[in-house]
Amino acid sequence: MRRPGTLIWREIEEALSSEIAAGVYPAGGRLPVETDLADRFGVNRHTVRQALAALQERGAISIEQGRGMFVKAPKLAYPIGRRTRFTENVSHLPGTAPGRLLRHWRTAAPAAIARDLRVRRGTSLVAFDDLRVIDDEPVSLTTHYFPAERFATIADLFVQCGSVTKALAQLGVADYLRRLTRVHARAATLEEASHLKCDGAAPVLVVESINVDPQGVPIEVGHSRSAGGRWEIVFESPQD
Amino acid sequence: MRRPGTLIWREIEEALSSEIAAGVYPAGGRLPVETDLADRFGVNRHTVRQALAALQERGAISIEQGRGMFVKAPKLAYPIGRRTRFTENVSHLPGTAPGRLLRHWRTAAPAAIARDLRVRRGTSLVAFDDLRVIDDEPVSLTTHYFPAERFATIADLFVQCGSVTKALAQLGVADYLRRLTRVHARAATLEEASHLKCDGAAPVLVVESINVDPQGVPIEVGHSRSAGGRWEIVFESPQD
DNA sequence: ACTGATTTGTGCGTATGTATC
DNA sequence: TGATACATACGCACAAATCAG
Repeated sequence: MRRPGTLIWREIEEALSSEIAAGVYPAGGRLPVETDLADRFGVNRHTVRQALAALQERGAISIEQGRGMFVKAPKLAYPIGRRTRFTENVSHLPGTAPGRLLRHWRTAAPAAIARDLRVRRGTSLVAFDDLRVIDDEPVSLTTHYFPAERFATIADLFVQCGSVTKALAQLGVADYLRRLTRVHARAATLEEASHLKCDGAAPVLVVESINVDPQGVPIEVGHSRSAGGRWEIVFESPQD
Repeated sequence: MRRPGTLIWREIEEALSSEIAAGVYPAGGRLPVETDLADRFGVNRHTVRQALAALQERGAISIEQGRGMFVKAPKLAYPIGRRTRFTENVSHLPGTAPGRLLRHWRTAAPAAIARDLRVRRGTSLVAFDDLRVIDDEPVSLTTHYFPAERFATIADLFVQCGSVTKALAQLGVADYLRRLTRVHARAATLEEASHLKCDGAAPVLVVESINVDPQGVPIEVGHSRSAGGRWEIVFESPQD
């Protein structure tokens, strides 16, 4: 290091990062090859490689042996609040397709789902898997659980509407609120990987949500898995 | 299958899951070996294996070849709200150690951090990495960024206090609020893997946060990485 | 350093039920 | 109705990892 506290590779990382942000290297485009970058910054190739590795770790670029380095599209922001709805969140994005039902089934409520829905264990539930696609890219795979007694036909309505919100409206739930959101990360299962078009051990973001009707009665529990690199969940605290 | 719609391995999964929840198999303890479970449920070993694989995917158990199957501790809930503080969130847990400073440095504000802190790019920042440990298990690795002008000595104070909240208090910030929380998932880097004691490609949960002082001025940006399986971020909407 | 016992991981073959066309 | 594909479940055998002696 020249001066203590300023690492050369960090400066290069920041220089490239802001050039990407500024559009010098547009999303999907190629970065100059390592040797050219090393020449430009007047450092050894190993030094730029450290900066490039940091950019890759941050998800800003992807590095492919033998092909080159490519600028990745910035993550899509998924804001979460009391009135979170998937369709409203992303419908302004171009290339949004309606939700596709992969399969649906009835099941006795497992303990964890029963607790979230505030029903007794074993209560009959309707469940279905819902794949969301934007620009032919799968972005999320969600399992929805509903109490079967109140929402017996929800899966059919979802097929017609392509939206949980609209399907619920047809069953008399004009409005609903997000009560709880849990987030964790784990490796994709094989089935998830095939639907989300990521490889087997890729990290997925798991978002569990509980939605309640205006009376506060839980109506839906959703388990949504999205490919780690494509989404970013944002929770903004209300400003004063 | 006996009855349509009821899969044997799913029933076994649910039976074991509720036994784990009920404490029949306590956290950290061993599950019976596969052959015993197969005998008990009167099915083939492959069938219990499918149930066990599902439990592993859900993070309920860990399976180790040659050793056995072990019940995992339930994920620690990390509630997020306006007044989120790491130390307060987890200090009630037994075995909590104060934050350990791994390294600290000064840096010119990268574009993304500058935007979050609402300072010009290149503004001088103080940054440090902070490792949190509970029961000798590393749970999170956080990089904190502060404007250097206002918080020049924050790293030293953190070393003394072991808590960002206390360090800020010594610099005149008696209170602060969480304005924004972003969450995404990616694979661990080698450095993260070594600190968090997980393997190289394991999924990590990345939580980026912006904290502001009571006047609404950003004072800190934190990038926190935690091993995917150990935490669960929970955002609860305020009830009516 | 070796052996054997225990336990999970993997592969093969077979049968049956479900879904689709 | 038949053909085909796929998922579920069973039985057997062996490989690989771990641990105790």
